[in-house]
Amino acid sequence: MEIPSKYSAQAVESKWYDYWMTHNYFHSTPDEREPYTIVIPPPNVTGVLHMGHMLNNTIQDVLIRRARLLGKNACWVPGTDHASIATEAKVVAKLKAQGINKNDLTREEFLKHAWEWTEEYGGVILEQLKKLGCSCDWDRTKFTMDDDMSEAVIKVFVDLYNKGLIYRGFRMVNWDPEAKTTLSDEEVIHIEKQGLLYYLEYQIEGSDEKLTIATTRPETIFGDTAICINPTDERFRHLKGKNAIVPICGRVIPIIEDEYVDIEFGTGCLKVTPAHDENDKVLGDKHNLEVIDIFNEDASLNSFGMHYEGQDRFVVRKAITKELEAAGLIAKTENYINKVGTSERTKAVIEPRLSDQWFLKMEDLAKPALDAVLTNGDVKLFPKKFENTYRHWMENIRDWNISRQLLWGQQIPAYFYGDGKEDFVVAENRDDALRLAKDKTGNSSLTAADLTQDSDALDTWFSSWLWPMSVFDGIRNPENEEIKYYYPTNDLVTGPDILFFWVARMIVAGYEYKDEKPFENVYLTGLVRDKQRRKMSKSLGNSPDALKLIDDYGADGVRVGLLLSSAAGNDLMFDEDLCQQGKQFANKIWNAFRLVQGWEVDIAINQPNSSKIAVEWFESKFQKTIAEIEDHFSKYRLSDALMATYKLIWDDFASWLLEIVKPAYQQPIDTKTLESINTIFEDILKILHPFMPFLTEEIWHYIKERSPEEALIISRWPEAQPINEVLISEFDFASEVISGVRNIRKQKNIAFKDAIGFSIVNNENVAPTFDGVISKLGNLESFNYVKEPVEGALTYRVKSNEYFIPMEGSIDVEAEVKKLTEELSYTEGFLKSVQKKLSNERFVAGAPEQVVASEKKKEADALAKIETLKSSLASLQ
RNA sequence: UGAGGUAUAGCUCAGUGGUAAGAGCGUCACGCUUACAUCGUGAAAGUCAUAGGUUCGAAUCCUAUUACCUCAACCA
Repeated sequence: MEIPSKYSAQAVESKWYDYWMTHNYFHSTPDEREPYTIVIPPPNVTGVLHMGHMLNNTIQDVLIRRARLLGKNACWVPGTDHASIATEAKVVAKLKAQGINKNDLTREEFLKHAWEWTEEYGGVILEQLKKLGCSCDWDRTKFTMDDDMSEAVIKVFVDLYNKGLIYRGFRMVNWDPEAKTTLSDEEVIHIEKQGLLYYLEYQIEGSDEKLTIATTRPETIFGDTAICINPTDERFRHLKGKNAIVPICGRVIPIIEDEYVDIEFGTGCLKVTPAHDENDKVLGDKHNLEVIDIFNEDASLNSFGMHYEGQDRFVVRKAITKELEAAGLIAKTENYINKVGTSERTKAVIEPRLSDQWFLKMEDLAKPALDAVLTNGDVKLFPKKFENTYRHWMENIRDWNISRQLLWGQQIPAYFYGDGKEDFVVAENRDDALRLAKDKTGNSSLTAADLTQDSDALDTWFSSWLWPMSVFDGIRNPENEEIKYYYPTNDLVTGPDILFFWVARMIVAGYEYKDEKPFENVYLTGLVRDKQRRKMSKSLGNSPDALKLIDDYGADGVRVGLLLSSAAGNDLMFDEDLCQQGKQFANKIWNAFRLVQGWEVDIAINQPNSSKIAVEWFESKFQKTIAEIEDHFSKYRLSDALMATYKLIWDDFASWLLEIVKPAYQQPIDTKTLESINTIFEDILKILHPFMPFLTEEIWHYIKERSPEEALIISRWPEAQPINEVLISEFDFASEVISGVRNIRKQKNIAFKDAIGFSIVNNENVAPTFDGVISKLGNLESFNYVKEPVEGALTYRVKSNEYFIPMEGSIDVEAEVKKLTEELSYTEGFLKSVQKKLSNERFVAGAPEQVVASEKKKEADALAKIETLKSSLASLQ
């Protein structure tokens, strides 16, 4: 069979993905096996794959594939999120490009466009996940706006409303004037901006006195309804009970007192604008102030803005500054840096705004979710450090504003039958609503046409918080077989940036609706950054094209590259070179396979002892390593698990084992060794499969013809066997001996093909187990045990054993003496420090026995080595 | 401002009070030895941020300082 010398990922990867799909290996149905379930963090339906997706989906796939190999019923549920504001913004932009204004469309028309868009672009990202090798159960693909998913959302809304947890409130919310919707606190990003602090002068009513007030927002003076001073502030005591006059509009407003005002800041007095500032709203409520909203919904000024009506807030800020300046009402301006809230999606500066919104009471709901993570450990966060952040957020949780002034999303199931604030009912459908409305009003002549559904949609997260339940239809049919089997799920893999948006809320919903956690472990990946530690973002253009990476390095290579750089929970500095390393690793394994594949068997040959012992050694080493890998997985240290696998394959398998058993050029190999090597190779493919699924499946089928039932993806993880530790430590010693030979060859430029003589003074009484191996890898022509140092030879030592390689011609005695002297002085220094410890009575008395014993052993070893070195020196001189 | 985190080789990071501190990558030297130059062999490279303290013993625990990161609140 002709096998190409370079591994080519492209052809291989699509072939095996198709094969897996054809044979339905990803599909899961409940059975008697233990389930292992992951629900995907649903990406935005119209999104494209970026590095963050690549990372966390690679991790999920590793976990799922490993669970499958461990014999569990592995189920990975994929899907997408409707991402209300992001998607709506895209649709609006697209319509705008076609000359269509969203406001000219009816709800139905707009939604039609949105669905068209979703159908056109939706799912692109899922196709990209397939390229990465993700073994999701595609038959279960869900979308947060699927009919059944929406039904669950509405059912939950109605239920929470009936429990008195959802209420309608006139509240200060974060208003995005561009998207014309509210945002949750979490969707607001505070950005430091250079602004100005303006010192405005307010006339005191009935006096010539002027009061100077500092503000960053002079355009909001139209909404001023009071001036506030601190009651303890001597400077303003005389103003108590007086009124001030707002510049330009001339409105008379009271001067009030409140401890809230910071005497030190600005001028020590504050203008109060209850409609446009959260803190001012609090003050306003406390002092019964008038509330004047001066903005339209696009943050242009309304009629309260007088001659600025219709102009944008930032335009007005400049203009009004000029007007005030001209009137001599600005005392001064100062540079001032403050953090301005901006919309995560549209980047628009957020305007605090009072409006009627729907809220979910969080305090009581949060309790079980808080306990689950912090008290009883039902849900474990990896890494643990996020627990503190979680606690802080959950303990200070605020009511959740769940309404959005958007069309794309589940429409709030509240039906108004009148104009009053309380003239509504909440129901799952219009018929129920009508019944309720009739009951509530006592008006039996109401008709469906009299009901108007609230036009707002629900926050996207109000559907995704149900995700682990609703994908199994657990809300609508709480007793169905699937939810009972798959819930709670096992692992959730996501970024720490949505710990509160999503993770915490899923835990809340889980306890409220299933009285149980939604998942056992939460693995929080780091953010993907570039080499300069900058976040990857479109605007910086520092995010590599995910699909191009896969083209260049193969999905296996990219997976390895991502995982190698991702210690759990730390941000990862993504470096394309790591994908290169992944690709090289694939090539290495490929060539190891080519080597083994090319061996001819001769049944007449007996297995050489060196091969026999090397195979035994590797089997133990393999067992030891998979135990380590197991441990890494249990701590979600995937990069360590991968690195252990990497070293096992590259160093132990390829560099040691294969080199030891490799027959001479064009010579055949014995049957026994080849069989062992093939078995070992298969075991290696199994443990590597979760990381590099394509390459491993390819080689698996090259090794021998296999039926679909024998595919690697559904094979079984190697079983644990006893570990021979003695063999492992003997090998470690032997490898040092081999290194010594190589070193001397290197120093003296002796080519490997020239066999050399070799003698050993075995002070350590090392067993001869690996002598054959040393001979082979050192290309030794002889292997002599001697009692006395060999003259005319180069030497090196391992512990107190001394090795001699006879040289033709003269030995550089001076260099040998120098080398020995250096080694001697190092060892003596080491001995001294050990003896210092041992002569310390408090150490011997206080340290555990084991530690003292190990120090004594060190002392004995050092003494023996010094003995050897001294006798060598003596023989040279 | 508050809370949390981090500081170990050129880079990215392990290191669980007890080895004169480890890995991968990179660097340097030598080598195309017939699976692989996407390779092999070897080497160099650290004041464990700084200053104190606890301990027989500290990279590890404590305190302070400095620098950086994340999250929250931001003050007109």
